[in-house]
Amino acid sequence: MHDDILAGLNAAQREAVTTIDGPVLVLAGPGSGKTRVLAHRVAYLLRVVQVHPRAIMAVTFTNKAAQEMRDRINGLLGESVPASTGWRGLTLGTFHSICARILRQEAELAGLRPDYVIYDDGDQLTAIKQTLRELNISEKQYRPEAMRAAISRMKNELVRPSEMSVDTYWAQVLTRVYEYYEKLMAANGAVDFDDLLARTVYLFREHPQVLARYQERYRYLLVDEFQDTNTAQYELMRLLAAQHHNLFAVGDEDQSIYGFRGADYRNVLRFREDFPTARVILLEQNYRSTQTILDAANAIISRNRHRTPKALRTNRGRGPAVTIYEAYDEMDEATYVVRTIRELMARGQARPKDCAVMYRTNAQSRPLEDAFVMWGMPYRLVGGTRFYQRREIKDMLAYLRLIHNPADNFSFSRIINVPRRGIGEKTLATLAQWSSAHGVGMAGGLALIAGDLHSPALPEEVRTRYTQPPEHPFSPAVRRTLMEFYRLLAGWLADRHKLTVVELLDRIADESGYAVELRDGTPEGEDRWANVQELRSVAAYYNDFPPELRLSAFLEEVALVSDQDELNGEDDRVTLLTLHTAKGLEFPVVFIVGLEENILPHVRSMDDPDQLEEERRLMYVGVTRAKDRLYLVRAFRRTLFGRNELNEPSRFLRDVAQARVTTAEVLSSGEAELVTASPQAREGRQERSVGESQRPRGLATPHRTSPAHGAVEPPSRPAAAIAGREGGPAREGRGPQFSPGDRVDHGLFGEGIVLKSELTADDEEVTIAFADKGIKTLLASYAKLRKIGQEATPRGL
DNA sequence: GGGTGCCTCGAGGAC
DNA sequence: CGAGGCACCC
Repeated sequence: MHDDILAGLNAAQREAVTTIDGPVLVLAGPGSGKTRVLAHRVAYLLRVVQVHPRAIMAVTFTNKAAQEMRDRINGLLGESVPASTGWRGLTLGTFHSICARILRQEAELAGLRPDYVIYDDGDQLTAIKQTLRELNISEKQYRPEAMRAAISRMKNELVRPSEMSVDTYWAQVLTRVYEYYEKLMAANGAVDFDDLLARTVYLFREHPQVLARYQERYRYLLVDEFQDTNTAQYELMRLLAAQHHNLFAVGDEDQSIYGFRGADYRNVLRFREDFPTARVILLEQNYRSTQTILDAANAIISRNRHRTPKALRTNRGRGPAVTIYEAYDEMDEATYVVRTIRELMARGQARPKDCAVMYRTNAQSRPLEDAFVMWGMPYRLVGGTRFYQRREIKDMLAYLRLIHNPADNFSFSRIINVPRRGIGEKTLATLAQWSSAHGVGMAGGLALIAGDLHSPALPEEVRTRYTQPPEHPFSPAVRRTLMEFYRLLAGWLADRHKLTVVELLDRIADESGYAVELRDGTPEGEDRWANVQELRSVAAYYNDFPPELRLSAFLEEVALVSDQDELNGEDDRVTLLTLHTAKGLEFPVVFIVGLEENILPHVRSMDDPDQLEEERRLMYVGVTRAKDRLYLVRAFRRTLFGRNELNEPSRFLRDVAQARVTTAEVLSSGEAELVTASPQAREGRQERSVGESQRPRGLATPHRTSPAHGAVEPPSRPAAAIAGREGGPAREGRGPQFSPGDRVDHGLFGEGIVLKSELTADDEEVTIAFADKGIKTLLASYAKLRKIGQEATPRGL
């Protein structure tokens, strides 16, 4: 049995699995089997050390990672491990879900109502906007999103409003907003994501006896992706481990990519300081990628200054070269990806599910999706337009949240007029004020008006306060409208523990008239209704839960789970996902697209060296997802915000292009190129006519040989582009200067044949096949092109 | 009270 | 190009 669990592990992995007592820090390079180590360690603890499952807490960063670990442990133990963080079994989940459970359990000591609701970023933003409005602070001057981010940062750093430094005016405003926001959230019985972590830390700090209880229970702590912990998360684990010191942390500084939400890879160093006796284990053997891919990865990451150099090894051999493709625009980029996948499929080298396309921002998925649809290539999009962000889903959830926690005025306000009930802004404002003056939420206010003095919408202490309904300021007509809604709500409240979540959803959709309104006969309406039905099927999962728990468990899950695509991961489809989402996954074939300055690295990282290092790590994460084949793609021009932008090739492309293969046999043979440029296949059969024999090097060559690559590349700096426009094509009449088949001479590229020419708003873009430089797209106003003749019929046209 | 249309400004990543 | 905010109109 023992052997089952340790079979197939290398020495370092085995050490990591079997070092049971005391702190352990595992520094694990990509593909070195860290998830495997975590799963095996849990199995080992249960099976060999005979630890009770209740004594183990394993923390991951994503639900996906938690699910994968659960599956693996199941596989190892050959029996099913209880789902999620039930208190009868193993605690395995994300920081947020584990904290949510602890807070639910200890609500009173944590200063929360047990039916608290969790607000996501959007809800949080709504609350901040209301705060600004009520504090008379201009949204123009103090952007709600900036405020939200700042408050989030404070919470992650465990700084409370009273502890804020107010040395600038901005900080003073922030402090006021933060303070008020906290009060508002409390009044609504709501917490945000960051609260889940911070409040758990405060609970433990302020109630040592509670902490002691958890320390006693969780004798074995495991944390994945330790480099991505923020201060609150680190503190949480430090506190829990303070008694028994059995903290097992796995991480890789080079894969720290969540700095934006307060993660600090230096927590890895802090771990060594706080637990000086920690055993440090290095996992450097890579089981995933070819040497070529590791060399490319190393070419990226080795340029970071703040890191510990690592020696990643693989015995997978050299493998295919990295392919770089320079697309014309995002459509061409997408087409290239699909065509390449088709070719791989035709050659039997990959199936759709082997392939992943990764990008920096979710917005980049659009043209990719278009191309996949157009070519009939099956794909699945991970993340992005989140299911739970859809209007109809948020509406239905707002109903449920209000029923769960009638003090939640945000949910109340969201649905009071969905569908339209003719309750206006003024009425709502009056109701909000009047209710709050009576110490109740808006739903509670309706209960008071209705004379329903024992309504569950009223807080306990209010229920005994009145013997008759208090005076209210509403006209009979308005009162009637309000009461119509209240009757619905009261009905649901009365049955909320009797009904399953599914039944509740059905009743809401039906009785509120929302179903009718949604299904207005348009395809879009049916679409939205289908989404509601999908929510219903998620809810069905909770039918068997204890009645008083199922609504809260359901709401908690939907607040903390985001990508629900994971369930059908077995389909044979290409995966489209962001580089962030890609962490922890692997694919035989990986495309990284949008390799342009301002995209990757992202424009908002450009002026900060630390953030640039993080962009580099992000690229590193992407590259190291690939097992066999890696394609790096950039577009010459790209539509951003509805405008055409020309971005220079990403610096990361250059880094890879300049790298060399390091395997011994290659070094001796002199065939050390890591990269091959893809034939520029945009014009179909044209590709063979162009330099097949020469192995066009595309980007690699100009970058390497020409320091002033602006001169050989199409003009790509904004300044140059503007100059080009202003100096403009002085041609009147706007006919193209060049047409397919023209033979042209370019000072640096030599002779070529025009494949295509397109007039743009103020210039002409000419696509030319050069004899030995491959296909380039140039701006006529800028490139020094000279027509030298015409070829009768250009091949392929 | 509610709907329409214009305008402005804006999308980094995620529990 | 898109969403959201706001002014204006019914």
